Amino acid sequence: MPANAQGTIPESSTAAIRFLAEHGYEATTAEDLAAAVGMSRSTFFRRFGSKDDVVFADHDHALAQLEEGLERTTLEPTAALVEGTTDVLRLLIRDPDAARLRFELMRLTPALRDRELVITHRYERVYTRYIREVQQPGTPSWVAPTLGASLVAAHNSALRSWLRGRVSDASRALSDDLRQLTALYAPWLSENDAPAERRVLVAVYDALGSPESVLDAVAEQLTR
Amino acid sequence: MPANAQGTIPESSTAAIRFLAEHGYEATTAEDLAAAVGMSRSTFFRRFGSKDDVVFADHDHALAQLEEGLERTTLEPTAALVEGTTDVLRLLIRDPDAARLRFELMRLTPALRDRELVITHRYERVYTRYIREVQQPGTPSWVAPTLGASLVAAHNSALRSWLRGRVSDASRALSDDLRQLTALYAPWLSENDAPAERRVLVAVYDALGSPESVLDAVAEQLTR
DNA sequence: GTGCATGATGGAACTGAGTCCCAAATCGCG
DNA sequence: CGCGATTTGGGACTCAGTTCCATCATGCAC
Repeated sequence: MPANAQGTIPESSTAAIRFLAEHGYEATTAEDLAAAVGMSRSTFFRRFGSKDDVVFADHDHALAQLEEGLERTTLEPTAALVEGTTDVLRLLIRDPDAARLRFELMRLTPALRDRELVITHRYERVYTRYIREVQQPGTPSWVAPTLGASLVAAHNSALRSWLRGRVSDASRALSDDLRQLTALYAPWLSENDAPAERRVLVAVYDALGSPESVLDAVAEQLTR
Repeated sequence: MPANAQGTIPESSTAAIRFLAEHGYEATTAEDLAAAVGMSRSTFFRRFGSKDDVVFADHDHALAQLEEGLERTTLEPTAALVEGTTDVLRLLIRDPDAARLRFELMRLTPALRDRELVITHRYERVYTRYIREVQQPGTPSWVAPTLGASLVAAHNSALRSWLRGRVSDASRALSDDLRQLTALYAPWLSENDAPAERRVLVAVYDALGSPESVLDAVAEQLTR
């Protein structure tokens, strides 16, 4: 919801990605790349640390935002996780052209795909830690790591769908998915499993009714 | 259940791990390591590909076993996943001393921890592909990747618990966890969840969602 | 303005991983 | 034993990443 973030990803980073996508990652030496973004080999390493890190520069922003968001949030745990994750996605595709370019670069470069796994694992750690903090007492120990991993996986899945053009509103699709996913874990994340704080809708209809008629009935129940 | 596997992990691999654990990963050059396992630098790279891959040599076995197990199994999908995953764990800790040694080495070596993420991601891919094959028609697209990631996470979590001495029977503990985890996904994995002549729709949503978002979700389910 | 401290830059030299290529050794087989 | 095929060892090479030092720009006191 904050969604502002003046987001000036050190624009040398996107320039670097563009150069790599055009000339090929393996074929580009660190010296070429440094020259392409207008600095010496020396300063390039000083600033970016390595040849691959330049590609994932804005993950640092997204990760920091997620961490802070989860720390400060006043939402219910499940809602906070949905919110935080879709915010990450929004940040990563805020500039669609840059996102597609990086995707194309990674599609062509196995070394970068591997590196991405390492980067995204940091999100998993953040999620898992947060879930451990907010989960109900007595929650089984497998819950936090599996949900943490699932959130990352759902995010990546939604991102790929969007990149392949299968959905137009990526963050909307993701938050739908995440709501379903986190619902699976609701018993361990929400204090009150009692019907008071959550509502359960059960609709039973025979196979002869049209989908429309069912929808009408459901709508009537929800909005009265 | 097969569980035999004469398991001669190229024993040069465990020798390499031992050497690395003793002398330190960074401090060991490829030449040292090659000499330690009794071959020239040249052949070392030919055989293992890289300095880190020697540490993860038996993951190849475990992965191949998992892939084959999932392909040939006659079990229900959930049972197959539980079984396959615990088999992987069993294989990896069959030699407890070697497992602990590798763990210690990785604890001390960030580069290897990163590398491990890449290796274990291959399991995730295998799981996800299998789940896509066996899932019920109409299963939402987020199910396979999240469950796949969860299986890996649960496995790793159980492995760590065992390494830290918190549980004695690791595979037993893991299969208990996995049964609970896969139970969450049962609706999409087992056929007999939907009565033939009538369909039952159950939507659970938290009080924070707007009526519209619920309606959307219901509509999506009905018209798929 | 001059002198001076500080921090960023460029450049050169170095280490070590991974690749390539060729020659020697080893193996399999008649 | 002989001979082709595969495997091994060794040396040369490329390039990422590190370290160290000289240079330069910046800012500040006087």
